[in-house]
Amino acid sequence: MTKSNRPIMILLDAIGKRWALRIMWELRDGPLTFRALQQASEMKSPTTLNARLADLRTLSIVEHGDQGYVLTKKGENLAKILMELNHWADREISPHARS
Amino acid sequence: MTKSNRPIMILLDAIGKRWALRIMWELRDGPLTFRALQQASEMKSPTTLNARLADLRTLSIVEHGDQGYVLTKKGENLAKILMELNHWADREISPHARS
DNA sequence: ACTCCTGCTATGAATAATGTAGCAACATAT
DNA sequence: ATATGTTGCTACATTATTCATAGCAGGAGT
Repeated sequence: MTKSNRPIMILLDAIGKRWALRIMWELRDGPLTFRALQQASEMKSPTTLNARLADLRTLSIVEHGDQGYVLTKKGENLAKILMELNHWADREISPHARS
Repeated sequence: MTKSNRPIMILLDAIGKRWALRIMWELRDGPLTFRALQQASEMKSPTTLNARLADLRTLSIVEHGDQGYVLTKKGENLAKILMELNHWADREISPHARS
């Protein structure tokens, strides 16, 4: 293992997994149930969704309440940075470029 | 496939791959050669490094010059957002939490 | 010609993600 | 009480991605 303990590395590990940022993106406007989140994110596999949610819950970015899954206060702050990524993408990415 | 054409989705696809953000992080202070980047990021597999670099080059975030790999102007703007992620992580993540 | 350093490619093994099926707990409706 | 729907998942086999190691071809310097 020997993973870094530096906060940024822990964060990069978490959000450098497929769907992690997408989940936060879909939760930006409020809570969604597990299934609603699955549909909003176009993620068909509940296995992976559940794994990513576990990651995000461990970092206290997302929590589960009676409305379903929601961003925590910390998560909302992180989502603000996501919005900056959105602005950057709108400015700098043409819809034809793909990775 | 049927992938989204929205800029933010293209960006999330790209940076939601392992090592993508780490590579940008390591390039934040200037150019690095392929091998230097490999060591800085602790990535042992050149196959994956090369795949991620191809992604980042496609989006014009990174380019290859005679100093090695560097962030482009666009890439530097994106790196600024990375710095905010760093601040967020320093504030909100305790070094014990792991995903 | 010999030795570096560069940016890779090739390859098989390990790990992660995918899509489908389905279950148990709970709420509501009949 | 029983049927119906919704919830948050787990199980599983398939497919895709990543991994670590080996090694190669091109260019520069000596």
